[in-house]
Amino acid sequence: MNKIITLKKNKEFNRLYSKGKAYVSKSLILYVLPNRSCEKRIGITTSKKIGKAVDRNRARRVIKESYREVLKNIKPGYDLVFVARKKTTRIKSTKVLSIMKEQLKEAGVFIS
RNA sequence: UGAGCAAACUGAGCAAUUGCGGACAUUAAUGCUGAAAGGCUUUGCCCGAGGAAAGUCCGAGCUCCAAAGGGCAGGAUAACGGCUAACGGCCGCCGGGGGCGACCCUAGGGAAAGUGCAACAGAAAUAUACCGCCUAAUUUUUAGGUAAGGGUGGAAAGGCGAGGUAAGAGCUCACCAGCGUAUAGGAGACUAUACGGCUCUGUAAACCCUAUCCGGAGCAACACCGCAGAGAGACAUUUUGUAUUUGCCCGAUACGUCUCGAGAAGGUGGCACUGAGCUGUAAUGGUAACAUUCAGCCAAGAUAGAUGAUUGCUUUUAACAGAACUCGGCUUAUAGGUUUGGUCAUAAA
RNA sequence: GGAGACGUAUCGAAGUGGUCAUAACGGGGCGCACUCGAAAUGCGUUUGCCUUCACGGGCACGAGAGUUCGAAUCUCUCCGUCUCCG
Repeated sequence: MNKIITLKKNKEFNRLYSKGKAYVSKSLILYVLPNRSCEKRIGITTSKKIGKAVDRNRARRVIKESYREVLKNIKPGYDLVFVARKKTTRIKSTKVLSIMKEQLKEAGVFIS
């Protein structure tokens, strides 16, 4: 059950932006909200502010890869949305992973 | 050796582990689900971004609107000859401009069909006498001639020299520029030579004229499937009206109309392909673009949208940058590197 | 993905080939009047950058080329912003 379930609809994203708790760092923003099912769902946002198509694709890939790493350690029953920032395109992927871990711990959905 | 020109190519590579998208394979390997078709998971094997994928500036295919209609309006192109499915593209060539040269740039039809515009300055802007010069009368000045000189302007009626003259003027002559005619060469634009009369402002990326071409909208087009609401009332019977056909006039097609109420979400095809297909130190024709033939190949196809991460090595630690219906161009962005062919300068032989 | 529209002072905008940026006109800012004080109203003024002690001069209409004697205006190529199409 390592399949990644993604959020797709605009409504779901807006629900997290308005009701979810936000954890902000210089290169990543995390929104967390518990959902009713026992699944872990993820959404990734890369807006046009970040850069052109190549930069946005890279940011999305790096976030997706880091998420795959920490997937086992996440409590089920939560919706997560990661928003990439301008810095995300420049820093290394390992750093994104460590930042993500910190944010997840802060949010209390990380189990070691 | 230095400087410079043109063309073509490349666009980090290799290995290991792991991860993602797709096609195919089943006799059935693995399990689950289902009445079945099939779906999901696993397995095997193969494929998986660019030279610009970008901008959307042109041209097409394809789909619908009447298998594409008429007129007006509107738009595009612009020396000449070719190539192409087509083009505003490409090739060759001519004219003009630049460079010592290799070579580069060039929206380059018509201003003698007509109309408009040319601010300010200047006497005068397509017609003219302000100053000056000359002649006559007179000696404040007036009349006539004159575009050689001054000044203004982007532009002042060919340029320059000689003759000529009262002063001047293509008035006459030589050379140059422009126009016309003839001859020769060329497929043609045009070039060369000879002769002739004669001297014409610029602007068409102002209207316009000439020639050629153009119907419109776009894959969010369009076709099909299923779900939900879903019904209720009133009016009318063929004239309107609405929508589409870029703008207007015809013509054509589709729709009964109005009120109340409710709702506007999803899937499949189109779509990935035997094609204006790709590759070739191939052959033939052609200066070339390109065409024909031959041989080989089938080569991403997502739908919130697939290429990442880690490690090792190489030389520099890699620029611009990510397909979305598909092609042919153009334009713009782009680190570094490779190859080929010319040019100039200097030195040596 | 496709189809369009627009870029001019601090803001909204007019100017569509010369004298034209006096950057019209409106809003904003500042000052004055009115008021006990304010608001509203009225009047005046301020409004880009570089250079100069100052007078003045140059560059500026998103950027860069071209046409023209002359471009905010006409043409081309880029850049940015906004709108529409299920």
